[in-house]
Amino acid sequence: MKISTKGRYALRLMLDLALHNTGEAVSLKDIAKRQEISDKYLEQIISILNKAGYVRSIRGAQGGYLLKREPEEYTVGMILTLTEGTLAPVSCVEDDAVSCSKEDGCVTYIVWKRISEAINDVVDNITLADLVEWQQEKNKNYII
Amino acid sequence: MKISTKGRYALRLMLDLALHNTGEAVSLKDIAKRQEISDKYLEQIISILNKAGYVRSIRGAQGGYLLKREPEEYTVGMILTLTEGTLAPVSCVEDDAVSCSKEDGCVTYIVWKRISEAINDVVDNITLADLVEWQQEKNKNYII
DNA sequence: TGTATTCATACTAATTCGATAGGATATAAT
DNA sequence: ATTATATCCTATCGAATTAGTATGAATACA
Repeated sequence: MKISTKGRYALRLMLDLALHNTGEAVSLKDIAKRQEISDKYLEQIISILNKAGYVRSIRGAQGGYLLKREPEEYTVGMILTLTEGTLAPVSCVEDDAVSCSKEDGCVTYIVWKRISEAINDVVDNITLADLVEWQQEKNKNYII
Repeated sequence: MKISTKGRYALRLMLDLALHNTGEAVSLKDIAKRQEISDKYLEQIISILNKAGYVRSIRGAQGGYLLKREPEEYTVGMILTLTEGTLAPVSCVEDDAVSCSKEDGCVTYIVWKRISEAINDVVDNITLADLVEWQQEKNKNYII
């Protein structure tokens, strides 16, 4: 019942881009250094975000990545479901679930459904802008 | 981000025992048949529940298993954390988490913490007795 | 004694995870 | 034009996890 590094790194990556949202492209190497994540692995992850149109890439020297939209337009849920696949705790509560042979009689389904809804309620109501705000608040306290 | 068969089967197993909570031992073979789960695999799972004192076992012919306590004394959370380990979505929010090098600056922690709390809030507030009630309600409607 | 049952442990095929590796392609700076 | 700096693309790989099977011993009822 764990969120993989793919999803966790993707969130940190997007947060890093949001924190450096100046209009200038940010190179993956810089992000990898700041986040202490293998840049080669981050390449694969940002490629997913790129193909989904979550970031804009600029190739060549001085290139890098930028957020395509404003931080408040990305929920944590968008980023996690894109990189992790669904966050459903069991396959039968996924949106496109193949119907289970026991679905009529299965009350454990209710448990999974409630867990699923609880998770989505959290991740769909936190945006990158929230994370940026929390981060800046944290940094401020650290300086004092 | 999935709950494994171990946890899911454990919950169905405990629910099955709760539904047949007559004072007579229920054999694993019967449960396996009803739940359409390999009995050999169920053996391994119920062994965990047995060692934790969640069920009582009776060996030999006509033996089987019984719930040790009343259905309302088992939460879904107890059963899942016993069989799955923690339900924390990332290791840094586990109860006995080894401190992360970035913990001071890491705001994604807040996300994981909220997810974790949301999950626990669901599973700690559903008992086997609730599942039994829902199941009986479902069966009733099915007959009508 | 025979049969039904739990108990214990070892094994395994398949899949997923978390990367690493090597090069192709594009572009800014020199 | 050349070089350095980036992104882009695909293949590979070791380790761990998952979801069981398999085998047999121990126990107890009939």
